[in-house]
Formats: sequence, C-alpha cells, structure tokens
Amino acid sequence: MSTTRSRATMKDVAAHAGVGLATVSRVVNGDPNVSEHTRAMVHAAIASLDFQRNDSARLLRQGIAASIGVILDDMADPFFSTLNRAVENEATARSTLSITASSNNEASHARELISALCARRVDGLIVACPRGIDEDYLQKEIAAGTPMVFVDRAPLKFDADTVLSDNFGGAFDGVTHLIAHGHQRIACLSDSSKLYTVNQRILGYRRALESAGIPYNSDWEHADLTAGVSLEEWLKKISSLAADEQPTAFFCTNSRASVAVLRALRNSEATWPAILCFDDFELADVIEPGISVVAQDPTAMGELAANLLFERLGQRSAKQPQPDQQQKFRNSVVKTKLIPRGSAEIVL
Amino acid sequence: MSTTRSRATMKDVAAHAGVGLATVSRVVNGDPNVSEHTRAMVHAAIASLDFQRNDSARLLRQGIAASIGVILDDMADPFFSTLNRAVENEATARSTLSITASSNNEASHARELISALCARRVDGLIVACPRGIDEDYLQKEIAAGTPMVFVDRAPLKFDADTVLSDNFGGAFDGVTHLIAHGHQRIACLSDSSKLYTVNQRILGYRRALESAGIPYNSDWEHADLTAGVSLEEWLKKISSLAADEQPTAFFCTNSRASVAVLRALRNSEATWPAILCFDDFELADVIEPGISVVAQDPTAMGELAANLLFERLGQRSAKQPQPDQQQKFRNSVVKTKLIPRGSAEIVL
DNA sequence: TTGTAAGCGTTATCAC
DNA sequence: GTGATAACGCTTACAA
Repeated sequence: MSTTRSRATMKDVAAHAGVGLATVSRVVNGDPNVSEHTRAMVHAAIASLDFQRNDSARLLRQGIAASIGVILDDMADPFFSTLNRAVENEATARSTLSITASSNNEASHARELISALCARRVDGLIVACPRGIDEDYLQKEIAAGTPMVFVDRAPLKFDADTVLSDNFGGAFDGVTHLIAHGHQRIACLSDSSKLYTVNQRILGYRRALESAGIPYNSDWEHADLTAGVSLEEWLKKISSLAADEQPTAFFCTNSRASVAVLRALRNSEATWPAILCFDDFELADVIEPGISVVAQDPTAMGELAANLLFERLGQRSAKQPQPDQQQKFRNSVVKTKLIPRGSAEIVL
Repeated sequence: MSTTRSRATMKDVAAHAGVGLATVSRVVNGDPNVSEHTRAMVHAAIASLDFQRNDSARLLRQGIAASIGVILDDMADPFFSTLNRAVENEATARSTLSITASSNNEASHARELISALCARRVDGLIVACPRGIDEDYLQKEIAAGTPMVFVDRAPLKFDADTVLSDNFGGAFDGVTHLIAHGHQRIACLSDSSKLYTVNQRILGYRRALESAGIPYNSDWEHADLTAGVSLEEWLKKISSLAADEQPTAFFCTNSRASVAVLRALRNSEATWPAILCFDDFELADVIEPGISVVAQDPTAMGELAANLLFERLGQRSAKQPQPDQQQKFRNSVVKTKLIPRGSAEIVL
C-alpha cells in the first residue's frame, strides 16, 4: 500500500515466484508449455507485485512500435477530427496505437512532428502535408522505412500513397447545381487560395462556368479573406452594384470561408444570395435558410488511408516481395455528396 | 538509394566511422569531450548512413517515456479538442509527446486506453473519466507510479488532482441572468442527466430558481433527450399549454442539448423562447438571434491540467520529497463566462 | 517443462 | 578523449 518506488519487472516476478525469467514471460504471453503449478506461482507473484508488462520494452525487442502517427492540420476542425477518428478505429482494430498531432498546417511544425514520430520508430504515418514542407526529407524518411499515406493533399515532388477528396468534381457539381437553379452570376469565396484543396475547388468552379458557357468574372472570385480586400469591403462593393450586376449566388470553397461569409452576411444589410458551401458543418441545417453543402466523407478517407497504411506495413513485414511491387502507389479519390438544404435552391 | 532493409543503428555508425559505440553516442548527444577530428568522422558516417537516433531505445534506457496520455470523450467535440490542444502545447514546450485518445465516454473503453498507455509507461495521464469506470483500477495505476490529473469530471471514490469547470456557478449565474431579464418560467433541457457536468448544471439551475424564490416545476426539467419523452413531444406538450403557463426561457445544459433544441425549434412552429446555452459553439453568433452562452474555458483547463501533471512528474523525479507532501492533491475550478448575444436577453 | 543467455538500440560507468 | 561493458525490461533461441 506504500508508494511503490517504481513498477515491478519480470525479473522481480521471477525472483518472487522462484522461477526463471523466461517462465514468467511464458506465463504472461500465455505460452501453453508451462505446468499448472508454476503458472499458479507466477500468477500469484504477478498479483502480489501488481506487475504489468512494459510494452515499450517488449516492442523494442520485437522491432515494432505497434503504433502509427497521424499528423493533421487541426483536430478542432470537424473534417480532420472525423478523419482521425476513423483512423483511430482502424488502428484499434489492429491493436495499434494511433498517435495524433496537429501541425496547424505549418510546414516546419509538421516536419518536427514527423521527425519526432520517426525518431520513436512509429510503424507508419498518415499525413496531411502542408504546402512548403521539405519533401526531400519526407522521401528520405519513407526510404528509411517509415511508410506514409498522404491524406487531403499529396506531395508535389514525388509519387506516394494518397487519399484525396474529389475537390474538383465536387466543386464542379456544386456550381453546376447553382447554375441549374437559374444562377448565372456566381461568386466564389475562398479562405486562402494558397491551399491545395481550395485551389482545386476554384478550378472546379471555373470549369463549371465554362461548361455552361457563362463568362468568367474575376471580380467575383474573392480568393483570400485575410489579405487584400476584406470580405466586408468586398460585400459592400458588390452590394453597391446595380441589381442586375450583382452575383445572385455565392460558392464558398471551404468551411472557414463559409463561416466568415455567413457571419459577414449576418452583420450586413444585404439580402442573402443563394449559398452553397464546400464541406459540411454542424448547424448548417439550423441556420435559416438551411445551408446547402458539398459534403466530404472524412470517415471514408480515414478508413481508406488506414487500410492502405496497414497493407503497406503487412507487405513490409512479409518476406521481401517483388522489388518493383513495392513501388506501386495507390491514389484514391473519395467522392463528395451534394446535400441540398434550401440555401442553394433559392432563385432570385 | 536502394530500399534500406532497416534503419542504421549507432553500432553501424561506429563501425562505419571506425570508432567506438560510446563515441557515437557522445557525438549524437553533443558531449563536448570529443576531438574535432572524430566528431567529423562520426558526423560523416551519420550523414552517409542516414542515421537517426532511436528514441524509444534511449527512453527505455532512461526509464522515462517523454510522453503523456490524454484521454477525453471525443476529440470532435470543440470543448475537448480545444482542451487537448492546450495540453499538446504545454507538452510540446517540454519536449514531451502527448498521446491522445477518445474514450467516447465509455467506461470500459477508457479503461482499455488507460491500460494500454500505462503498459507503454507514459509518464502521466490526463483523463476525463467516464462515470462507472473501475476506480480501484485507476487508483492502482496511480499508486504504481503513473500520476493522473482528472479534467472535467473527478473520480468519486478517491482524492486526486482535478481541473473542473464551475458547472454549478456557471449555471447559477446563467439562470439568474435569465431571471434578471424578467423570466420566471424557465425550462431546463439536458442531453443526459447521467453526466456529472450536466448534473451540476441542473443543480445550479435549481438553486438559481430557489434563490429568486421561483417555484420549481419538474415538468420544465427535461432531463434526457434520448430517453423517455422525446424533445419534439416535449416541445409539443409545452406549446399546447396556455400562453401564461408556457416557459418563456430555455436553459440548455450542454452543447448536445443546445443543438438538439435549436434543431427542434427550427423545425417547429413554436415562437422561440429566450435561450441560454451552457458551453459556447461556433456559429452561435450567426444564428438569428445570436445565441447567448455560458462559455467554458477549455484552454485554461488544459493548461492547468498539464501544469499540474508536469509538476507531479517533476517532484517524482526529484529526490523523494516529504512523503506526506506527495498526498496533497490540488482541485482547481475554472470560472465560466456569460456571453450575451441576444437570445437570452429577449423579454417575452 | 524450465532456465540461461543473447539480443533490441540506447545511455552510463568504468577503466585506459 | 576514447572504448569496452553493463544496464534498461523484455523476447527468444538454445540447452538442460
């Protein structure tokens, strides 16, 4: 009952039970080749010493970590936390620990996290890699034996396993949906055009306009809510246009943009245009009118990524397979889904 | 450039550089007692072999993990993800890895996670412990040498370090705020009354009524949105009352309840009562009217918990301190903050 | 069935 | 300065 200085080891258990170290190990691991008697002795010793096997020592010996790293932008973002949850589930199902870290989408921070996890010899990594990260470094770690699956964004300089959303297609379909509801003047509002995903969605937006034969107007593409013309100013500018010059619909390319736009509209006098947002968010159906969205499927993405990673881990531990087999990377694209809730189906 | 079978070890580096193993260790750890020449040789070998120190081996030897575990209900919940982020920051500042896991607020799952992390000998744990968890087990692990700090909810059977929100006080102040705005008939809507936090808030609600001399009406306390009378039915029942019998204000005791209530109101014909929600949420200010909330401070909670834990870890590694000093647990209560946004300031 | 001993990749304590 | 060598706590041949 007194404060134990430190946890009991197998050696302690062995001594206490008057048996050899290996026997304790056998008992702990359920090896059948132990007599009933000794097994009982060992169990008694284990109980009386509150022994619990030290997994890090075991794993060191076995040369595996039984853990994977998951590096995403921000766990507070529902998209990433849902994706992470899916990975966590897959990992748990394989008795593997998933170690999560938020990079804040900063290249240097992500690199540090990856480095820290590789130093601990995690078996593999699932990474949403920030723009500008040192890709040579990533490649080096992969070559050194830590497989990585990239989610949401792919590295630019080299081929790898990837799981991405259908950003382009989703945006295309969404904007086409707006067009189908009679909109011709459609604005495109983005958080930061520097993000890969946002960029793809902008391209999808442009292509949809193009396909419908609608002229492109660069004034309607507000690319960065933080720099240049602020969203409020932009809204004011738009409102001051003649009625038949104003956009009748807004396409928001990510949830940050969506929130900013909704907040700005809420605080302005402007009549609400039709709105379609890329990425679903809680309460989207509670706002009046319900916000129509192009929903991603982070759960599917997480599952796919995890399965891909564990497949790699499996074939790594197997006898060296055909050397070129190793190089075949898989690139999955997960479909998005348009969810109409009213806001995009308005005809002005 | 060929696929390295496995990562280089210090032994490999030593051989490659033609020096002893210990020397490599010295170089890697920046020990000054190494000649310039050998240092250069070793660095060359390290570079050519792409050597990276195996931290798990190092940590095993040093008997520490340089990592802590964080077990919370659900990382997708903004309250917990924000709390976790604060812990993560504190840990990073101490070169410590924080390993996060979601218990889903299930006792058995939480126990498994705690067990898995203790088996890996994390240095300590920050836990939001689910109701019904085996507290004897927790106590055993703590006694065995893994300090734990409990956040959001405290264990019932034993004393420990805790960091809690001022659930009672926050609810009391919130409901008092409603009363100050002329409300007398105030309903209290909860997700599940089985949650400790929700219970405290319900008690705060009752006490506020009592303090104001307002009679308590058990019909207005809808304790469980999932069981018994569904929220929709309850709303209908309430609406059918005479106008001067209906509650004029709703107090929602957690964010799940808030969302459910807002959604139900949105889909009903009822005129909106005054609304006050415990726990802030994104878009609370975008909904019309802006939702007033009693905001918690998960960042402060995470910081406090982490600091408490690291303090314990510090005094553990120090020479055995006064044995009774060890037993003084700290119980912090973090204040909440009332944020009026309009919904609670309505006078019907 | 059981014990001894050699690792896993480090760090730490010695000698030299 | 430098290099053996013994830990750390475990698994796993290999003997007995």
